[in-house]
Amino acid sequence: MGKVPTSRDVAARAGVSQSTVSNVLTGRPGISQATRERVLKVAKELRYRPNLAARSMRTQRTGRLALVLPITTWFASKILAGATQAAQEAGYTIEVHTLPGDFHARQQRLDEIVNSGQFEGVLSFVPMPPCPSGEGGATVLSLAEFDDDMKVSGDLTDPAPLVTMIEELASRGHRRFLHITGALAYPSARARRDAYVRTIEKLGLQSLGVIEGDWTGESGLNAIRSLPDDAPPLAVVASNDLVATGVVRGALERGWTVPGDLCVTGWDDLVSSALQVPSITTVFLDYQRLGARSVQRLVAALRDEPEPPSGGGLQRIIWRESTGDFVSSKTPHGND
Amino acid sequence: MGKVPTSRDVAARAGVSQSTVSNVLTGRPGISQATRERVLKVAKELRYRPNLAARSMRTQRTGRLALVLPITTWFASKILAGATQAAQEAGYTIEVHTLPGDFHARQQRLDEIVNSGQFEGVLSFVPMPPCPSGEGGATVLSLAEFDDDMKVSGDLTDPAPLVTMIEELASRGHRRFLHITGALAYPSARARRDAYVRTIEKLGLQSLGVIEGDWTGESGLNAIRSLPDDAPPLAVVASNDLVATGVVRGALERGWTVPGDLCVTGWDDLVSSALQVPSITTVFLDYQRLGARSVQRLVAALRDEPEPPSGGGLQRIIWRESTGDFVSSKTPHGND
DNA sequence: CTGAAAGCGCTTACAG
DNA sequence: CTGAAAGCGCTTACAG
Repeated sequence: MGKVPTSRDVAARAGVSQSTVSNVLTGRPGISQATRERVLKVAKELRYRPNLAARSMRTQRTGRLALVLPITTWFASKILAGATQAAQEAGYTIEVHTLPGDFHARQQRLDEIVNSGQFEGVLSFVPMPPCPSGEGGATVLSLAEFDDDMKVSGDLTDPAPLVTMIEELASRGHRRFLHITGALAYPSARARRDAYVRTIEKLGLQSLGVIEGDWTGESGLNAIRSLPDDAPPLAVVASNDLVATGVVRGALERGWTVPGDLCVTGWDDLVSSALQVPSITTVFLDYQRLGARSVQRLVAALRDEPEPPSGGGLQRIIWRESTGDFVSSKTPHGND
Repeated sequence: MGKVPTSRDVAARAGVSQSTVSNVLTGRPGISQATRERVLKVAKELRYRPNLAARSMRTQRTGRLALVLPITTWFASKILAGATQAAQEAGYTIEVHTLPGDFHARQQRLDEIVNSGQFEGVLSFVPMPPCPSGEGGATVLSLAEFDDDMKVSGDLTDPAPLVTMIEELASRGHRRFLHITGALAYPSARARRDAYVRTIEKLGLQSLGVIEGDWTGESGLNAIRSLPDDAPPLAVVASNDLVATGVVRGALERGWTVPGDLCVTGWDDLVSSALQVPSITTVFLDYQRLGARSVQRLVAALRDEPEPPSGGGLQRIIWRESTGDFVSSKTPHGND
């Protein structure tokens, strides 16, 4: 009995035909209760598991989704955790693909993934090239794109919290602002920049500028180094926590206090952000739920079902010391 | 021509039989140069891709590996990037599985993964239960285990850098040490603790204790809060950067300077560690290479080939401000 | 309500 | 050096 049991084995042992086993296991109607129970019992005894390759060949469905992630992103594991669980619940498996750095290689890899016929759906967290899909391509859901109206399309790129943060800081009396962008190849970076410009104008605030950064701490550090000595008092809206951390370092380097002379906001709620001194005011995004919901959206699209309700509210501002806010000693997120 | 081309289509168009196409594509010997070229040309024209499910059914090989990761780990994406690339080079695909928190559910999930028959190999970064594998289980390579000799087995759990750090600090005159552990369910946490105890004893240093932590920043913070007022001067060996960040906060809270009164080392080289003030002395581990190498080891085991050379040296100490070291303004790792 | 038969696309001995 | 035939394990009309 070194062999893995097949549906034929189950059929033989249950005294029915292979098709009946199949009908029971795929949940078709029109099987007597007694037969159904017997088959299920035998299948369990034999620890029978359907051969997915064989099933896939018959059904012409692979049951596989591709998840495309940038080569190294800190939120990958959270997305993954949510996505794999949601996929499992929907009866799909997920294969992760990280894209290489070189642009041409990326395009080719994406094309391969979308058109390989191996995946029913593709969930991408990197910007997709303009319609590489041809005839038999997979259904693609990209969370790093603008939609047709050039509006940001979804939680990953929604800059709303940035607007709220500026409004709140303004209501506290802040008048002088500065924005350090993320890498502008990312829709989220462009969305935040545009929201910054819009909000400053709307509220009649003073902007010392929009400095182009690249998501790295160094870009934050260098931005602060480039400021004139009379820059403070200043509220810096950084594109993420790492940039904000660089900003803090730059400020201290120049003898400016944080949040006294300069206050700063980030984005991402990195694990260390709550603990650093000063702790960083930030925007928390529930990547795990985002991953799960995205898979659900993709699966709904595959099945021509209506899109599941968005549920909204994946993002949340967390006020901390870098903007002069009180912080309890409890640190909310501290997983390794 | 809305259909995906099959090997039969290629055969017809190339004027050969299906078996010849197969023989060419699987690289068998004994095909004339002319035939080979013609088949390859047609396959390319038709954008033919072998149906992997069908191939898998014939060969009884799935070509799939499972990568098992803890539910949320910051290094997941790096492991993944290396692992998927190495897998692709070896002709395998990788499916990622994150394990739920509940112990019983975990065991069951692991058993399912190992014995599902879907995977030829399993690469695990979580401790595996004692031999869940039965008859037809997959080959398992776990990187979070002790080996048979109860020695740490591999780069993930190798505490050597911790020994080096203590030796270096001692040579600079430090005499009073403290260790804050990671969650002791992890072999790496136990390995570091044991190495700490051993090294303190070997060098005749003074230990103020080994405080059990859980990898979180809070555990570092609380450990420092629990110290007597006369604890400094003190060198704290924290289990990771997050704990070290909590230690810094705790020290500042008590009016102790860092690295003056208290110096601290971490582990992991989190992206923010180079930028925080003070920046954190840490151990960098090349997770991407670790992922790639682990897959290569697993594949070698599957093929009964000799284990590839380890290459060693995946870990590297980075000295920074938290131990009073000079730091250039260049930050080495700052990717988002 | 149940079973016999065909076929998904591939690879693998085997015959020529 | 090349092709005809069988079969991997499943699902799906179809017949009974």
